[in-house]
Amino acid sequence: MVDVASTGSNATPAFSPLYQQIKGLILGSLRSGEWKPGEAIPSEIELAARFRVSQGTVRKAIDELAAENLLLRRQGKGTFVATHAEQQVQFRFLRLVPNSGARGSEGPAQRDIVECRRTRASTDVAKALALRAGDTVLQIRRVLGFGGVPVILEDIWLPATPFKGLTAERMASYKGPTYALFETEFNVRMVRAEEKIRAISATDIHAELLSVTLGTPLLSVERIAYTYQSEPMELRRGYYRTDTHHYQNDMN
Amino acid sequence: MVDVASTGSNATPAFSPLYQQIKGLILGSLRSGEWKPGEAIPSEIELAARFRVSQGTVRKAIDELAAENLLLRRQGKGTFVATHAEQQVQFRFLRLVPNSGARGSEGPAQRDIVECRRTRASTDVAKALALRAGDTVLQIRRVLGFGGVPVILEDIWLPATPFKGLTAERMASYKGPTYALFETEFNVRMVRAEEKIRAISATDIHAELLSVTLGTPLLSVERIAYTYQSEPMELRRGYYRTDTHHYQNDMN
DNA sequence: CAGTGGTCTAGACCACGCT
DNA sequence: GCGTGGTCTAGACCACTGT
Repeated sequence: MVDVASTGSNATPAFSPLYQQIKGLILGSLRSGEWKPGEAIPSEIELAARFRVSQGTVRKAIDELAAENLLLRRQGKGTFVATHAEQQVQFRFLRLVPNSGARGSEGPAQRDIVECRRTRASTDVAKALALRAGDTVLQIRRVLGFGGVPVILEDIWLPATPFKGLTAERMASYKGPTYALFETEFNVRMVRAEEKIRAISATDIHAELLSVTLGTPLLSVERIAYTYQSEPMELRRGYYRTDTHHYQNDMN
Repeated sequence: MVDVASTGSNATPAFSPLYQQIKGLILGSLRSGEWKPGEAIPSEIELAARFRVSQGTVRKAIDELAAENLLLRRQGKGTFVATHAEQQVQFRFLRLVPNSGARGSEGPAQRDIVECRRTRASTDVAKALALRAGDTVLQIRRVLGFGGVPVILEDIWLPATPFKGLTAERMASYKGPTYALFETEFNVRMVRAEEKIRAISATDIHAELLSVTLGTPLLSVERIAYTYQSEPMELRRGYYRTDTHHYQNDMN
């Protein structure tokens, strides 16, 4: 490793530790697709040799990336690029759980795609996805059910360009989490998400698609999901029934 | 440091790294009150000498405790026992934020204690607090407002024994977060919390205390807060208006 | 057995906060 | 200048996974 910091001119000293720079390099390789989700990255010793630093330094870089759920360490086997296809992190972003029983205890969700079309971004959708109003987006509306009961209505907006070729059929036929589909088919990995939650009354649309009476209180969950580098890549507006389920948030 | 693991009999090998054992010892000192919230703990070098391990090993132990928000590292100054009295972690457990503006932008919340009484735990309250039904508990009902508008109605249940002497006056006169009061007055530090969120319709009680019309959708937030060692120490049922605010959840 | 990540050590040096 | 936490290194050894 050469050259620490020093950007010239009169900015803050901007000291950046070596391991942070290594972290940035590894992140670059993840972003560029040099190592794909589910694959093993080179061993710590190899990376240390490649970057010309000690093993301890790449360890610290990998430690942080693992803490951010971008990498997954497995003793004796190696370090792997995290993926939404794994069982363990299946529900990393879905916080709705049944009132009784564990997360996956109801079996896989039934997914029913109501609508999937190309349209133009409204101002609020454009703002959320860092696009310009009028840019082309994909809009998907679907209903998720458990045990035959509809529980979640979701509207999803995606920028058209990175998701070119996504169709209702493709989503419907894919087994596994939606974000796993995004990884394998479009090389988009969701890394972080922000959710804003409110309580609302069911409108006629909610009532019809979720089989509830008009005015039933629902959870409104607006999610923006980000890829590497904090680029917003998905806007999702979910409406959750909370009679049989609840939104679980554990704070450490 | 002496003696790794080896509990005898025929359990799993149960290998426990040195730094985990150190972590346990530090945790014990936190629990026992040897170091109180806001105070500095001994320097890494001192602790290394005390436990007869290398500085690197206590570093790793402290790293994990800092990641769990039990300790706070400040370069050049020392390592401190975390406290709810600090500005930075003021809102660690309160996720309700105004729709426009940052977390504290509305100034401090107005707190209005509606009720504070000793009573007996119902079965569900007892279960949440790991008590027996009928055990004495304190129940506090209060309303939090921002800018003169009531936004949160909260019912709080506390086990009577650790909070002996807590009164409405004491809560009302205390400036700062409730959990900071618990630390200084009762030596109870909340470390972790779980929240279950649902959407409900305002009943007449909600309507009256929150100045909303009957049937207004509200967020129901049931929180169980834990001290060290995962002992439940507080049950809190909150009802949030989400017209001017929303519940914010960031997932990394 | 070889290869991987995980632990532990000892020492040198750096950045930060205070006095 | 001193003491604190923060970085970086090099090396030894341990635990886990596969062949």
